[in-house]
Amino acid sequence: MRQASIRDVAKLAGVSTATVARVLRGTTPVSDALRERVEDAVAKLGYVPNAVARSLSRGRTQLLGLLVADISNPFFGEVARGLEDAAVAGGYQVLVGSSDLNPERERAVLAAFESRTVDGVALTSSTADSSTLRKLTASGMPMVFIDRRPADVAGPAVLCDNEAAARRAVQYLIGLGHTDLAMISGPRTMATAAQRLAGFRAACAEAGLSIRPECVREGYLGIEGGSKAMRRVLELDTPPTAVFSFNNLLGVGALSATREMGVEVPGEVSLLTFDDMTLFPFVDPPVTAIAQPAYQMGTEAARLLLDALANPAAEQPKDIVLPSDFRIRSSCAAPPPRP
Amino acid sequence: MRQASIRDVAKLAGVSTATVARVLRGTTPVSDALRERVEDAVAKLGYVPNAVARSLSRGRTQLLGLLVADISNPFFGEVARGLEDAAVAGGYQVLVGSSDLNPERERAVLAAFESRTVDGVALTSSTADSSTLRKLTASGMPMVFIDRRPADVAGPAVLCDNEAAARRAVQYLIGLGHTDLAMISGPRTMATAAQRLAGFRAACAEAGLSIRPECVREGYLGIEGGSKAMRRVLELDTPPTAVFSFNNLLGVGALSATREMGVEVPGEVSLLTFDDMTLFPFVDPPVTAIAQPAYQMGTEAARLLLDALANPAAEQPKDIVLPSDFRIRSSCAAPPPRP
DNA sequence: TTGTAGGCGTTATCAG
DNA sequence: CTGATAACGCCTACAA
Repeated sequence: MRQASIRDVAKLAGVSTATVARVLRGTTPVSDALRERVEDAVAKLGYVPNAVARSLSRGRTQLLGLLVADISNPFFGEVARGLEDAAVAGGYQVLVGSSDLNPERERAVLAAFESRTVDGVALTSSTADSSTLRKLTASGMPMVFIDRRPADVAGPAVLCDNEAAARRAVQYLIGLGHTDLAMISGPRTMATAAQRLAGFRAACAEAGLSIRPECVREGYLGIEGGSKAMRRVLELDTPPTAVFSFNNLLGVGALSATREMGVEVPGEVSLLTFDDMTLFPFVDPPVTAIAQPAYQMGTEAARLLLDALANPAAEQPKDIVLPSDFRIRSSCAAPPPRP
Repeated sequence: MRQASIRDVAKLAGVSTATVARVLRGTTPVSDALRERVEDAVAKLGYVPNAVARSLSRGRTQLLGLLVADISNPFFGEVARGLEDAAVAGGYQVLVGSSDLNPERERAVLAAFESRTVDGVALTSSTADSSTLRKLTASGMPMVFIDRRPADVAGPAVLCDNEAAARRAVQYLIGLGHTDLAMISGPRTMATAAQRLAGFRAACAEAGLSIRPECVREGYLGIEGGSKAMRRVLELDTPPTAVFSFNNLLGVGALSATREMGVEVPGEVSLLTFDDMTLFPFVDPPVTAIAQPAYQMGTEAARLLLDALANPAAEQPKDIVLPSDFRIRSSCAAPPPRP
């Protein structure tokens, strides 16, 4: 049997479809008698309003699109959860899409969002060329960036204090006595990579430390990339005594490289990474990390989107910069004495 | 300016909307002349078909709903990624909803899926009473269960060989010399908990080992729950020498309890858990775990759903049981000599 | 307070 | 091959 429609309910209750709609939405007043009849009919038929029809009619889908690099990365998982919680609280659902930072796949996801007329889009770590994005915003679709923002595209962003956090963390390393540091960075084109690298450089510079060019590696994102980059750094004739990693996956890769090479942490190298992970406290040694408030980044992004939707006239809100949390554990120590 | 509609394209190209639809879908042949005019018009207007209208008209949304306990749990993240990849490959998108195993929230998610008329639903670790689910399936919505299935509800499931895997793992523990084992299990109502517990019991029984009642704890799901349960077990007058944990979160909790209590692993207790995590190899000590093929569980679930959608007449497919992978690391060893 | 009816953007059926 | 046109299910002026 076909799903009951609003017409079936109206017929059974002996009222017009408009009345049914009214009692369902509770917008306009309806007499108690009719209300009751409608409610009975709804119950009897097990009527469920069709959100697709409603969306078409209202021009609103109550859907938020979330584009992430990879929903199986715990960082994005937390962001997604934050976004979802806030979205659901506001009567929205979320459509997720993973891109693997593959521009083609990313375009496909964005195209799907547009075609489905989601009401807003949250973009995380996008690689999209700004033209694609500008076309989307131009169509009036609210958009918010999480984690980083592409150059010259409008829309607020929810960011972490990348540079400052990196700088502080590296200062800590320097305070421990390190004078020869390395960074496993991300692709130069990523704003976050640039910012964290800038923080790294700034901390070194203000301490009068110079950085060997071969000690700044642009790793391909992913555990494998981190591992390779770390290997290369550790195989230098005189390897650095401390390594700062751009993100969680690269950090895990770096860690695994030390294991495979039998290099002791923090005995021979200190290791510090952006992004915390649930198990970092239990790793051998517990990993010192800069924790981003991922969940909160998600909720803030949703809030920005919902605000924009509730108040389309409002001018563009400012970016939101959230503080990170520096969690000192045991993977960093004083450098080993040089022979 | 409003988004261009199919009518705008038709007008500009001087054809009927039907023709536009035909060249867009490439279903029915269209003369080259018209095709070209339509394509030009589409390009000129930047026309993007409205998927909502299409869904309403066709009665198909090309949407799959995925209900998980928590999208920020890496296990579910992997499942989601697998489902997404397979879904996208088949022209579908995925709508996610987290329930925290809260029945009310779960009903809300399912209701939203129904209202949005997703084409199929994948359920992971659901707590839904079967009546809710049966109503859904009764409406003809394809449904597949991941990880476990509720009692008496139709629909295929993608499962792991829970009982056998648990049994084998516990046999390993017993082979190490343990005779006094404990299990931190999940809620008795979860089928997976029952199955893994059954495997645990079976392995003990066949080795002639008895299990102390106080050594089987039903932990509340979550790290905190695992930690509490582990504490209680370790505070026994004569604590067990090996503990088997129901899942990743409980395992992490158990591990953290040993840390806090200063209990050595595997020196004083051996620890073994269902579900692997990226960092388990790096934990101190590396955690021995039963790895479920989470990503594959997602792709298989999508395949089941897409098959059902492509072939509605087909009879109900059989469950898919995927093998788990037992990864022996260092958190298990021979029991300490009893004084 | 209630009903009528047109419209949302596509698809599909049915003539030509 | 092409064009009208009636759905799809709901919302919302507008009228009563």
